[in-house]
Amino acid sequence: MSRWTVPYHHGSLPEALMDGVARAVTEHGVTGVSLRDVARQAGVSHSAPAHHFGSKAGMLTAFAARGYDLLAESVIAEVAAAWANDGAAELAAIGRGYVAFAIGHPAEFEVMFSPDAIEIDDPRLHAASEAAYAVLTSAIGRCAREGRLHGRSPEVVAVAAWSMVHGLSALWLSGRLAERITEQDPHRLAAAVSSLFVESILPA
Amino acid sequence: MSRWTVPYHHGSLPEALMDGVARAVTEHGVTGVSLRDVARQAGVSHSAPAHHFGSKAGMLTAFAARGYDLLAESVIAEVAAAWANDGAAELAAIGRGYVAFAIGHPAEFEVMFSPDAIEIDDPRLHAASEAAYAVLTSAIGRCAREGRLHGRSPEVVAVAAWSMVHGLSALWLSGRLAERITEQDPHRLAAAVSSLFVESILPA
DNA sequence: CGCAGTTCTTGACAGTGTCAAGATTGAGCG
DNA sequence: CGCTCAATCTTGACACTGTCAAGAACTGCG
Repeated sequence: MSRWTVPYHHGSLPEALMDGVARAVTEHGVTGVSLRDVARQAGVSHSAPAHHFGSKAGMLTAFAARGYDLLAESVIAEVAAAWANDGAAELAAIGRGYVAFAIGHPAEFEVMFSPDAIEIDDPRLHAASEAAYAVLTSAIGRCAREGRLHGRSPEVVAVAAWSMVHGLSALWLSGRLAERITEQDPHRLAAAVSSLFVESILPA
Repeated sequence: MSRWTVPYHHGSLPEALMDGVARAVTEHGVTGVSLRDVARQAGVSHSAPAHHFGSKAGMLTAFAARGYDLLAESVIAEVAAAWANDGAAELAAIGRGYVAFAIGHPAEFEVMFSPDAIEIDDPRLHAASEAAYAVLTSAIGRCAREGRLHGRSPEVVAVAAWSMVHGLSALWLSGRLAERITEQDPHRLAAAVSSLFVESILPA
């Protein structure tokens, strides 16, 4: 079980490296991630990661892609738990799920939105983020069919909704938000902000 | 005028270094900024910056603090230009000014919200960001006095407003937004989103 | 058993941030 | 003017980084 028993063919190096990235980002931020440090933690040589991910940017890109999958999971779970019987409730659940992902996976969130640290044109990344956006447009479409848009542009409403939950996530993780407000539970804050949005902007 | 005429006592090294940081961030992102590269561009030795800013993080912190000043400028300019005769119009102007700053100074915006690249506890930074937040709470207070909150928590409304404009800025700069929508002018988009917010959430 | 092919190591390279020590300069003061 | 001194910048060294080329060790398949 010690690392000397598995000098070659680690068996699950990619997974171990992903865990190492999560730890490194949590401790030192994206800017402080070191390929060699991550490799050391996994018990392999300094250039073993290159074989699986090509480069440091490739490793972080894989980490971000995994993050998009987790984001979709979190959003879908929250929507399912809400038993949303209208578009507004569904959109609010999406918002809560988005923020819940950011709070639960801060390292992934940070890397996903650090464009210059990853390979932004990676097809897997693009597809995963496309899927996440589709969930949003689907909910907005449902609201439109329910007559909740009141003549407003679906595009503007979608951008507003996405911006709000993304901004809340980013500001919360930056720490600049918590120090200025009384509410210290990000999930309750996300629920309140999401409710405010759908109740005011998307009434029946 | 050439750098050989001023080998010592550059005269305005800090300013020249700030310009170099802006260029480096624009070209390579926060993660790709190199102290030595910035120093080279300014025509000084690789460790000259340390004398003024202490470290790389210190240099980026100074850059971020300058960014907060520019943010306040941008917001105040937009509010002044709007001749806002009520709190809702003032808040919408603040939103437009926030996004306009992010679009006009993407390098500053990126560094300001890269907590692990800067010295987050720097007092100058804290004061500057405090001032920017005060503008927001003041506008929300004005809305409250005008009876536009309709029983909603001022704190939640403030967080929602800040989150929305911050998220819009971050998403736009990340490039993930423009590729999915038809509106390609970020200023018009900011105006539309800000209007949607105040008209739906803060009616008279 | 032999032998690809995958997985990982080793060693080298240029480039990085930081630190200590020293060189150069301009301003203030006799 | 001449001296001193602090501020400014340079030089050189250190450990560390990401990438690359070459080779070693293991696995599975014939």
